[in-house]
Amino acid sequence: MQDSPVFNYINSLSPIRPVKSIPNPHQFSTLNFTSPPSVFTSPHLTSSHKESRFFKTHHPSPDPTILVQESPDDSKSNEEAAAEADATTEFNIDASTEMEQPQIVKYDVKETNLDETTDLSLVPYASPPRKENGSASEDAPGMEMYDNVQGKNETPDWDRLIADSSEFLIFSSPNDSEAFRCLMMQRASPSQAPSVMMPTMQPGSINEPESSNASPYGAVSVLHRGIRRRCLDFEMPGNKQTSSENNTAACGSSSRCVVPSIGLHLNALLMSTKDCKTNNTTHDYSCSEKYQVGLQGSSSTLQETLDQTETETREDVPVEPTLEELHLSSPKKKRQVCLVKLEAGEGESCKRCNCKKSKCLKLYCECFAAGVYCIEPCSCIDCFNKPIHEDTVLATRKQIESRNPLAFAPKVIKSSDLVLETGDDASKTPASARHKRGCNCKKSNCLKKYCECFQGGVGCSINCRCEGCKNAFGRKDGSAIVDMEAEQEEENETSGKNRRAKNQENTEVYLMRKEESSALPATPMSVYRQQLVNSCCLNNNTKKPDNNWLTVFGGGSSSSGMFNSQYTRKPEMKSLETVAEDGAEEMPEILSHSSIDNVNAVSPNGKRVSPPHLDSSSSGRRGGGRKLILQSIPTFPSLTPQH
DNA sequence: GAGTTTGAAACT
DNA sequence: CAGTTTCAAACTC
Repeated sequence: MQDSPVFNYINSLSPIRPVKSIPNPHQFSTLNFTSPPSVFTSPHLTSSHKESRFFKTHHPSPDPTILVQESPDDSKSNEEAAAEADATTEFNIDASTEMEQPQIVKYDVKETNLDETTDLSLVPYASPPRKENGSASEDAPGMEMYDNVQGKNETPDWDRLIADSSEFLIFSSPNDSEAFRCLMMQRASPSQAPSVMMPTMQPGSINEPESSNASPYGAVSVLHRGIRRRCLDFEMPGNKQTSSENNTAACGSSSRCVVPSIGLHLNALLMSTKDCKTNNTTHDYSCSEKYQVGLQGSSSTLQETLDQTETETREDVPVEPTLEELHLSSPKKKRQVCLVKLEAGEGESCKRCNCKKSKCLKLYCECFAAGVYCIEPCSCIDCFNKPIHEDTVLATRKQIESRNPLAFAPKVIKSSDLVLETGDDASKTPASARHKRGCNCKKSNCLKKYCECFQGGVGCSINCRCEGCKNAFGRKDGSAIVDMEAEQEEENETSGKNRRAKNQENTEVYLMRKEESSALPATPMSVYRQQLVNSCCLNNNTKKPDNNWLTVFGGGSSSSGMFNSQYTRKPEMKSLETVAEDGAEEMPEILSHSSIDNVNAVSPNGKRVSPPHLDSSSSGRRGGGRKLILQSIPTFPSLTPQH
């Protein structure tokens, strides 16, 4: 069996093996960290490359550069464009391939515009800007992919992701062979090609013949087209950055460089997004917090994989206007929103720290904790959390992770699973999500943001050591006070003033959550993620029943803490297993974002949400985490609808 | 905006 | 592991 191609393929995906990761200077050295199994990561990046090569033969794409340049010029006849494409393209051109070209062109145009207008200085991301064709393709693929992905909803295909990434690559490095490969990959997904063509292609162009072929996919193509447009609108900023700098954050002023581990994928997402506001905000709120990016440094590989998945999931979000925009008017609100986002994981990009003594190299620093580099908006002093000090950052991060592998993991996790695992707790705690480690509040009554549970928009659980818990999202004792009225009544003791403020706060949180939840569309990817998470969790559980939060995750549903990506992981876990678990933990957050469950958890009404029950399917997932992972990874591509 | 409060993170 | 200190966000005025 080992000799069989299938086995070989699986091995190639295996996280255990050192995957040929594309060097991404921007990210913290995920690999360096005691990162959890690369199981998840390998499939994404590796597969993408592999596929790109694989498709290469299939899909020769015209020279992207040419297209880009020409794109602005609409006057050119289709024939001319086709002719150019042919000339440039050395490979055989499939009709499908060409079809995409038009879109690419559009992107390019927008990007150029954005670049002109956009302030690159804002892009903190230290990502070493590689403008060279070759280098760009290698470094940024992941990040760029994120950007594109965000705008898309329907089909989270790997091919698609690759294709998306290819587009970016093209922008940055038209000449790069890698970029071509990517383009080819795009072709791999039948649905995409047609969709792409539809928009730009015109009759008479070279593509025409293929367009006919595409007809079957007409509907799909249309959808994609719409998606793409969204990406352009919202993501363009990021793209532009990408073109200029591979890794620049997209969030504009708020954007940050992503640190590889936890926030890495978040950062990527952020980068991709034009404004943190737009996509990230919505996502964060709706998703888990603090979904975060959840991938932390420790579980670098996993995180990467997750990140990609996340990106796909997020594809849906981009279109909608984000909360940030709504809140932008007031700095204060903006800040809150950003924080929320941050916690959610993606929002992190929007975080701004104000560190004075920690040099932004400790978890005190929100940016550092979020796995992102500090950016302009930060008011930190003697900041070392910058790309320039990447080595220091990585070393510090590593050190922290060595002390606590979960230090960078999301702190909030969905409790639905918890219920399943720890039935008692679930019944006690109304909220669907819980803080992984629990809070330790003494004076705030878990009614202020001092409380991580409250901040994360989750109720307190038995894991909390808080005193006088009155968490509006769910008390430690299990009573849910979500209902504002109920809360008020209970807190009669508190001054009306305080109460009012509190209510306001809660209301904001609720609203935010609501928005998030509403904004989050369930995507196939999310489902897939959940499965992965579940599998991972299950594994973890089997391995370490001790970990409460792990157990919780075992439920399979992860909550994205809408506001926090605060899963705190138990420090004890240090072995590989632990790492794997970490990765699994993180996974949940990501999933939670996309998962519909979050909505329930978030329900502003404060009504108790019936704990989600594991489906038969979920139960079926249970099995060796590793095994599941390996199996699941290969399936990723399959998820993508190629029909 | 300065000062205070708070609780997590870090340290012992 | 518990106690203490440090730190920066959250909060108050």
